[in-house]
Amino acid sequence: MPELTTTSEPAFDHGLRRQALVRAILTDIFHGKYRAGQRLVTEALAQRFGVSHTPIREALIELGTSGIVNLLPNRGAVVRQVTARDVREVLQVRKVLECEAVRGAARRADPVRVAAIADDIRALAARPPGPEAVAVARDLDNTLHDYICAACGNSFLQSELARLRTLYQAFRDVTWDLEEARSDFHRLGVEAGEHLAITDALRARDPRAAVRAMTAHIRSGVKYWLQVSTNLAPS
Amino acid sequence: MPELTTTSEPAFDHGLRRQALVRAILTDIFHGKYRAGQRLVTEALAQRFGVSHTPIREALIELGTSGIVNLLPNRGAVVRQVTARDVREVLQVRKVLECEAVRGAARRADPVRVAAIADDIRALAARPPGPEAVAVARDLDNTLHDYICAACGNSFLQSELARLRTLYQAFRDVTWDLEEARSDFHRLGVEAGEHLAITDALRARDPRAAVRAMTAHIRSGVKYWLQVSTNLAPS
DNA sequence: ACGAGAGGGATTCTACAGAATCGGGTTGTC
DNA sequence: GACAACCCGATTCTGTAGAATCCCTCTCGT
Repeated sequence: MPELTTTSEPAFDHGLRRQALVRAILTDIFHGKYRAGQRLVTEALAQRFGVSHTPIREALIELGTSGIVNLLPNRGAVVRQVTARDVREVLQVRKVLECEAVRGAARRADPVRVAAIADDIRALAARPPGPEAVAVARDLDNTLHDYICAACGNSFLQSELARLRTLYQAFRDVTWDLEEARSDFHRLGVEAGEHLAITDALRARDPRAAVRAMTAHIRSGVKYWLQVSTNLAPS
Repeated sequence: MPELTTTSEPAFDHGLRRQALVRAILTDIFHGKYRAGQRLVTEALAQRFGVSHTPIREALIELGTSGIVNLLPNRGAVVRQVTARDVREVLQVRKVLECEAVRGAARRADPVRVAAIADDIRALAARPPGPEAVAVARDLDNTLHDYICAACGNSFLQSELARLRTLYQAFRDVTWDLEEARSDFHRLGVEAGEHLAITDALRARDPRAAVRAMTAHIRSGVKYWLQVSTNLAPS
């Protein structure tokens, strides 16, 4: 009898087994079940999930291509070490890509849509802080960045940012959960301000202001996340 | 008896078979052997390369995760439409990443190593043009970009650029092969000049000049590649 | 220290079974 | 007769299972 995962057991439908395994392994990694540097042995995973070694191997290849695990030839997969340095590095890459995206989006953005998002952000800021506000903020953050992504006019850039997002969103959710636990909601207001700076620039169709605002937003995020996440290995 | 690939048959070493297959299939796609929208049938590929369907399937998953082919559940892999627009998009992303890398490298580069590369570039420029010169130039291009990659101080950025490189190198090799066929080696001199501008900036540890030189280099590459490759679907 | 060898595990191959898709043909109804 | 629904079979993907082979690492004996 295979051990249950922390999440609900994924539906192992035919043709979707690999995808389900990717998600299951990913959540396990971010929940700390598999630690950095740990080897992911195909046979053990196969037993754990009650499947054969083939789809496990394929899921690991997919995770390897996305950079979540390291695939060493003839030595299998090991969970990537996620250090504070890694977070800085990923966010440095994300910064240049998001800036490029927002630069393109500033020339293409639909003012009506942007205004609607901005209204939502202002509505959020007027809300009493609390766990629900965090959830809404999370959604709004996704919405705004998704919209920029979609409006950047470069579908390859869009897909690259989507890939990075699986990484940084998992990280963000973890830190925001910590945040929630300590009932400190100051960050929400800061975020809202930064987001509004971006929407203002988009509505004004000012690429340079948009890049400036996005740079500030991500810089601020780096600083905050690194400060909150004391559970990460240093440097 | 498996048919020979257009390139030299890759070394299908144990543990590197998937990688070799990824490159081989990629090259074939860029050579037009597999056209956009065409289905890639695992069994056929297995026969063609003289391997079993297992590593083929894994290679297709890797290509799917990188976005070269579309993986439809239960319906296998189909070659993505690669248009001139796609090339522009990939190179736009590559541009911002390479610029970020060279900005970092300008603060870290080893003058001795850079000078050695610059000498090689000058030596190449003094050579008579010909197929061997193209091969050397290809190696030198790799060497310089690899060095910048390695010296950028961000290992995640380094791995991202490495991933992009499989894409654009396959594309570059194809266009250079076409070039070779028509015995037009003008591009080599232009490249050498652009490369020297980059090495000069690195030796002077001038990040802004380095970014300028890299931008010019990639812009020039985009223009050239798009002009040479008339076999790609437009826009 | 150093090399042979053992063992663990990755990688690949082979063979096969279940499932999804697609095309074509059949049947039933209007 | 026209047309839609249905069924069926071919093709191919997807996953299972076991075995063979290879690579890496670690240990043990010299």
